Amino acid sequence: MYSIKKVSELTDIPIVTIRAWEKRYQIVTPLRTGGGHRLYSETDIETLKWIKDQMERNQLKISEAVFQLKNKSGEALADTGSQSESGSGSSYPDLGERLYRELTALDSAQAHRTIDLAFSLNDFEDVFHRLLAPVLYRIGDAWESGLITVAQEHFASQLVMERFNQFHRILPVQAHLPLAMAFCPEGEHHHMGLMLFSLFMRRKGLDVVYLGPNTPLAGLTRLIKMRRVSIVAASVSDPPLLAALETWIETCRTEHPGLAFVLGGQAFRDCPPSLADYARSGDPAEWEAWFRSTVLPLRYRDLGM
Amino acid sequence: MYSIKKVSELTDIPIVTIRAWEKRYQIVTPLRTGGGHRLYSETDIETLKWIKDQMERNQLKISEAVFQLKNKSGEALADTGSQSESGSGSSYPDLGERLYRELTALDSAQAHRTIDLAFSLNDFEDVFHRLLAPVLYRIGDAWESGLITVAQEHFASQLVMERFNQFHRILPVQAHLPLAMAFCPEGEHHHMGLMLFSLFMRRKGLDVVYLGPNTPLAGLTRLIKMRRVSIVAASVSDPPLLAALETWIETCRTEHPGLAFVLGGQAFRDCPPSLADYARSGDPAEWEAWFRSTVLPLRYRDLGM
DNA sequence: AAAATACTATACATAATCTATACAAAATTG
DNA sequence: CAATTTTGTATAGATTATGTATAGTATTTT
Repeated sequence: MYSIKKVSELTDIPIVTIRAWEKRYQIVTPLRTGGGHRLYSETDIETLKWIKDQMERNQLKISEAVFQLKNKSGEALADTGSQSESGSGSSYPDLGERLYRELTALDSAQAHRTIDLAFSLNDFEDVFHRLLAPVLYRIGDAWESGLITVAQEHFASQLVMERFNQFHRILPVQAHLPLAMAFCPEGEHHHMGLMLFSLFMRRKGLDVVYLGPNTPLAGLTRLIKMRRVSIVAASVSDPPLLAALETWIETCRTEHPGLAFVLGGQAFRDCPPSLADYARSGDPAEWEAWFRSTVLPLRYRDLGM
Repeated sequence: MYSIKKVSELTDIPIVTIRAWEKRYQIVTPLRTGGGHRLYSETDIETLKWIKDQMERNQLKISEAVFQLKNKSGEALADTGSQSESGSGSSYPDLGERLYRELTALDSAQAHRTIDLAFSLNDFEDVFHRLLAPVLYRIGDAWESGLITVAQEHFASQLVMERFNQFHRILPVQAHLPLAMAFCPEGEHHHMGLMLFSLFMRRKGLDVVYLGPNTPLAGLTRLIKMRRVSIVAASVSDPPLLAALETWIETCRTEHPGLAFVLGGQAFRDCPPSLADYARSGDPAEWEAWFRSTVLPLRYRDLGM
């Protein structure tokens, strides 16, 4: 980590200017010490150098260079930062507090910046487990207790979904691993757990067809056949929905003998015996065990006709 | 994005003249920064160059050149070479064909490249209207008729959404303009039209809270109050969903007398009389008219209190 | 606890724009 | 040909963009 003076020397940009750029364009958002002094990362320095280079090379004004920078945001995820606003830190609780405020205020630009910051500081899966999921749960609770409206809840989950999809797509697939499919059965709208688990599978290199919440069971078997799905992951919170899922799995099992199932969610606390083998808790350690014991043996997905 | 000075240098047209042409003939309508400075795109520059060329080459007066320009707006503006063999070119049909292939093949890298190409050749809003929207509609149809799977459809719309979000975030906001909110009511999942309209509003410098498809109406009024929304945009395809929206708007209107509504989508072909004033077609020209007649008078968002 | 660094906020200065209006030469019209 | 319209430029006065400076306080280092 570098002090602002070091950065100024390294980039040859006056200290005042660096601060002005941060304040005016949020080019970088360095971490802060407990006392509020800026701590720059290598990435921050790269960004500043890049900006300066663009300005000199192409005769760009700072605003134009910034536009270029933000325009290529898809490539580097860890770029943009957030405003200094309320000197809160960058621990998960602080970020969570901040993100909750921004999401309920429907401020997507700020929320994205906060999430960017979190991703730049931590492992992405960690951010989902310890920042995004908790915030969404909190928002869900706030909604149920009438503190916020559906629309706020909706807005927040859309925004987080966006990030989920991004990772889901970007993470590399290892073709020799089997194909998984993830869904919540019809009636179940709560898919945070499913998202986390899918992300886990994707990180492991599994290709995952994410069908999301409220998926009708009808026609799923066709999809399984068509795409040669080997693993079916489902999540259910609402116990009454279990019965339908149970019979569907029963059918499925006879139709596709090799198929592996993983089940999760609150509904499985009191799990019917026929599904007990498939149920897993929300503990990532248990997921690892599942991966080793169930997925790896399936390796080398059958690719021949 | 280019400043007016850059454009003047690149096109060799005096700054004053560029502004005069804009004012008098709306040859180009550059974006504006938050402070009102003009931001020109590549396409804008091409247009200006084309105009100038026409005037010199054919001894045309500016008004005639403009007439030519608007006349051929439907065709391929890309005069940059007539390699229009078919199949591998960069006309909208060709790009669309290519993008469709890439999206259904789940090839995100290639698809992004194709989209980048389109953006580099054309005005960004045009790309959404004439490339991305048509391709997504086609994919939607293919899905409904069983030609492709949910996963493919999902993948494609996600990828396009990503681009939409990017523009939505990057386009400058003009603080003196009112705040808009955009949604499709619960049950409506088809939000391409809403996206296009939101993009239009964003280009005009309006700040837009995008709630997206399937938004529950409950609690929306609270948000309108909280964020001081002045414009509510909604899109509906499915006629049965209109009734609920109609009553909601009724309530809303009494609660927030100053609120402006804009409605769009297939469902309004047969529009209930109470909403007829608010309904707009999908024609961008009509949007422009709406903007001038409805939004501009709302200018100077109330910031006090 | 000094000395060295940094922080925030405010203030300037200069360049680049903005809008609105004015004006003159060229083209068009009656 | 005189009157009008079209078109390119110019100017005034206000605003925005951007780099830099300073004051007063706080933090970190030695």
